[in-house]
Amino acid sequence: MTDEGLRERKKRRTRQAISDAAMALFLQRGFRQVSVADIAAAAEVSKPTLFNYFPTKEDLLLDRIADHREESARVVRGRPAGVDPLTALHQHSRELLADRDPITGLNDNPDTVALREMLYGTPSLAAHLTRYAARSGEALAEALADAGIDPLTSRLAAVQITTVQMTLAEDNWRRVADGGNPDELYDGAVAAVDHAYALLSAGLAVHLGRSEVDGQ
Amino acid sequence: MTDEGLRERKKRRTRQAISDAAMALFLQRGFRQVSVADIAAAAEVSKPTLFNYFPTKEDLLLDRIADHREESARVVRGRPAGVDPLTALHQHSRELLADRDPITGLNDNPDTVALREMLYGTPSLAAHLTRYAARSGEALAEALADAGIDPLTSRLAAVQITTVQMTLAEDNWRRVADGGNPDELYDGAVAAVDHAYALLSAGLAVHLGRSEVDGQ
DNA sequence: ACGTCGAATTTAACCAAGTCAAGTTTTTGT
DNA sequence: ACAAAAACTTGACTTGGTTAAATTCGACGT
Repeated sequence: MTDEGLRERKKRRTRQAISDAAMALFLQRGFRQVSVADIAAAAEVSKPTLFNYFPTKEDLLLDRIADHREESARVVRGRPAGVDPLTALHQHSRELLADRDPITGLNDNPDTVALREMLYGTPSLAAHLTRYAARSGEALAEALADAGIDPLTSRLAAVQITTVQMTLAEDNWRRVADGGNPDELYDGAVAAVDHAYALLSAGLAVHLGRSEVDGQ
Repeated sequence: MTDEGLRERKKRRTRQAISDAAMALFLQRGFRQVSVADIAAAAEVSKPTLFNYFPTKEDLLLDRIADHREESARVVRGRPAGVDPLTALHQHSRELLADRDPITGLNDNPDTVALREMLYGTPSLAAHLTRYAARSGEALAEALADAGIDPLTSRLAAVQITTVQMTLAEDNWRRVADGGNPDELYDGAVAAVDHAYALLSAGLAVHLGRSEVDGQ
């Protein structure tokens, strides 16, 4: 069946054990209050082994969210024929919202809220997160370039889209953290997404009152 | 004349001494290769004093670039009557390029190049830098909001503009780091800025081939 | 000029993240 | 069954960053 030997299986299991132990301790006591030594002990592993699997303490937590890293790129690559990238991304964002996907911030599961509280409340985690976002932007830029868009435009569009997505998510999370109910916030969140993609699509000129594009 | 006593003067001097010592050592041996203990010793100051002035090792280096933190916000606030924010920012970016301002990346001063090499080559520094950029974005968002633009649009526009500026700068720096001559790269850099602001202004729809804005 | 208050500094010890080298266990391929 | 390789552990070490207590030193009223 799976062509992985006992070796690979064990590796995956220890990795998982470390990640599980870390997440449990983080959710229970907070990021700063848990030392990697604690985690290693809880996972019954030595400290160097832990660092062999996760390069930094921050990655221990971010590993769980890393799945979404190249999601935008995947959406662009996998879009149906005839649909332009921006529309595909817009549609995808709407679907994530409808699913109350944790990444949208529109989710009040206690663990999810606690996790985001940690993310935004711990500078080192926020910093790591933005680096993840940067990589996600690069992947999106590549996907756009492969779709025939010139490299500079691809890169600029990618960073704009990525940061806008993060901004929207942070907005939603803040509202939920303030006690808002995701279902009641849903319509507003969809409106915000629509507005954001309209801005991306049609430009800032209308809203910032620019009269014309000058060349000097 | 100056109403600062000896006390304030001394504080500024020790702060400067620490910053100078740090910069000299960083340029000479690289970021990782210098310990904060080295810097403290070179500045003839104790380690806690050093951390009293600079919260982290990274800030020791980023302090020098921090002047630009709220520059975009200042440009928007200080723009002449009748000029819209985007045009003012565009114009300002062009002026920075013409001045070969280090922040544009279009500058081959050895120290400047070495500094940016460190910035982009050291993960922890890059992470700190993006957090600085985030704060810069917040300041810009506030300035836009004060200019009468609604809060959500302000925030979205601000993050778009900020990341686009960073992307352009990184682009320029990469070309210079590859041995390019700033004066020869200048025209291309201006074209890139114009293109970027045209994108911001008129939106991505044209370039990404979007046909229409859909609402479902 | 004197003395006191408070801020800045130092000392010394400490904690936690991350690294390294050397040796030990365990899986794999033959 | 055995040898090579990979993963793991142990223990010690470096470095960023913090804390508490003791000390120096400029500010200011008398």
